[in-house]
Amino acid sequence: MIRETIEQAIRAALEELGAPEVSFAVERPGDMAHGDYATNVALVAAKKLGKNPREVAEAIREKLSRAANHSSEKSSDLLPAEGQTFLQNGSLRFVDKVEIAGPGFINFYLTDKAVNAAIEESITAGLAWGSAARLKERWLIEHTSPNPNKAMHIGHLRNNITGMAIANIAAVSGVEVIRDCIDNNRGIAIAKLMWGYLKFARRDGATDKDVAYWFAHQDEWNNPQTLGMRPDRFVDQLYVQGSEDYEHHTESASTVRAMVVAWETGDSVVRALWQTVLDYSYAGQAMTLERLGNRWDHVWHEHEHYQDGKDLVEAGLQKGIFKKADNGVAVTDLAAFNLPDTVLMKSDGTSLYITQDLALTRLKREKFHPDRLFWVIGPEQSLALKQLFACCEQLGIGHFDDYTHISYGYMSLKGEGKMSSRKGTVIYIDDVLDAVKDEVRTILSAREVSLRDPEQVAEQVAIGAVKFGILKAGRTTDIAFDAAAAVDLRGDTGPYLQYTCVRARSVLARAHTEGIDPSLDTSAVAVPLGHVLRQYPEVVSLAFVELEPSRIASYLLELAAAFNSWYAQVHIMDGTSAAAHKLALTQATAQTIENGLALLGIPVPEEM
RNA sequence: GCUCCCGUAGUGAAAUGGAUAUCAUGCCUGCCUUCGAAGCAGUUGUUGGGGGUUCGAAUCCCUCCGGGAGCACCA
Repeated sequence: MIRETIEQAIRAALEELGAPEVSFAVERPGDMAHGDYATNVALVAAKKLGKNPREVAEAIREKLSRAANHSSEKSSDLLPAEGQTFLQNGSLRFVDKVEIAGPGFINFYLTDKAVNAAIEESITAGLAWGSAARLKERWLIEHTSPNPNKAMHIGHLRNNITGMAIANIAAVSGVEVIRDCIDNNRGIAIAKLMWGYLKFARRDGATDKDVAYWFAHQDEWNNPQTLGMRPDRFVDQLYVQGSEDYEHHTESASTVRAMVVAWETGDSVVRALWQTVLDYSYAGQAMTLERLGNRWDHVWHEHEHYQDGKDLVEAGLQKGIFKKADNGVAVTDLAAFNLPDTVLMKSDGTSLYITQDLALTRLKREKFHPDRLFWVIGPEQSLALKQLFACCEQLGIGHFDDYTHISYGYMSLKGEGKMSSRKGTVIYIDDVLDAVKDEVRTILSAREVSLRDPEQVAEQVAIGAVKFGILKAGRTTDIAFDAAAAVDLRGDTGPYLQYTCVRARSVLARAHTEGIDPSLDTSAVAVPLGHVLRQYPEVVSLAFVELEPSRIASYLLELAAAFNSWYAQVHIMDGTSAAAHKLALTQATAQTIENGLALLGIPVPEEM
């Protein structure tokens, strides 16, 4: 709001100076000493106007103050009235001073009143402040989509928390968000899992039983309870065993392929086995997803639509959009999109991922009529997704630009490189959470404070540490995950933010018992903390435009640092009339941290 | 071979083409008889190499070196 007003005024000044088409930026300077806003307009316009940048800056400042003298006296002294400039008596109405600095930057310093008033909005706005640029759009955001043949590891974690955070940020920015995922619950991978279970989960260790025998003697097979395992780890292990057996024994491989066919024809015994292993998998995933606070509005199950894509490919072939290669496969023709071609359907007429995704994308549009669709998926799928988007456009299923791949960086292991289940270097989400939780328990037990529910606090702090550790990095930055560093709860961490929030609340609680209420004084001198506090809505807006949760993470660290630094210097309840205002700043800090962490999917414990 | 991504203090990261390249951690040093020390304050140390564009480059272009991913019947 303030920034837009400054932009408009500069635009008007540029027109007067005869350089209306110059593009410039009004942004937050990296250093607070350079004011609340800074613009490079003079640097950009200098060449066009044939003057040096500082002369141009001076001329723009001159125009701004000239406009001020013509403005109305009766409007608010904080913000300009509709259609009016924002200057008054030579200074911006909500700007204290305008300085020209460095090579020709124009720096704007807000008045104390403007800063304090902006904080007040931040306090009352809460989670949804009602974005001025409210998008009347519906977005479908597909994220996480865990494969039911594996336990979720930290790669899935990055997908989940990134997708959830972006969905939260979009929702609070006025978009109607639908979160969905795809359950790839059929095909050769699931058959390998079924085979692993059939062959390697027998209680007596025998490995020669077939599916019919299993159906009649199900109690002879192990289950997660009898082994004392989590169901997802039970499944994960059997899938690895089944896959290895598939690769090393040709007769096992043909049995597995036969199971795929039997499943497709609806063989009731195979379907029963299928349901049994999937149920273990879902139960295990649910345990992890619940800890993470995951939520979907809709889950697509592959077995419900996987056949439909073939019709789309056939239709495309008939229209000449796709072509048939000599070897019988259906192939794309993506020269118009400047993309390499890919196979759409195998020569035996069976489907591939892209075949099903064509059908699913059509299904998504038919069911939800979204304006835009997003896929939160790793970078290795980048080309495949572009090909999908292009094929959809060719088939008349929306437009290429309706579709966005939200990519993210790889999770590697520090010193080990890529995770590998074969090398045993996969790090499971729950193992990380449990390790961090143990560390939190150790810290808690060493402290004096007695907690009502230490177990819940440990869980919330562990979640905060792990999620924040990933979200503070840029979305596309590769992360070398360091399990040892993950349990460090000091410094730029989630627990640091949680602690800051809890401590601020503790002061507020004490004030409440002493009968002192927070009350913002707009005439109070704005401290650096206040200048940081008021930026929250702008930061969320930036995070939304860039689909970049780390913007919020970085901001919260800056805010917490500003608060803690301030807190160490001042005595809040000092018995003077200033106490209420300082409490208001404390309350605004606690509220803003809580709101920001909520967007990142991180809870704040009541105490810690 | 072709395409895409990445290379920033010892380590992990930040920086919309902008001002003195930030922050954390690590090492070292102070601060709890005022509201929570998971805190605060101080100290140390950085853009892979070479060209180019620009008033200005970690950022854009070229090239070399190093790492990762993808490239038609895998999921």
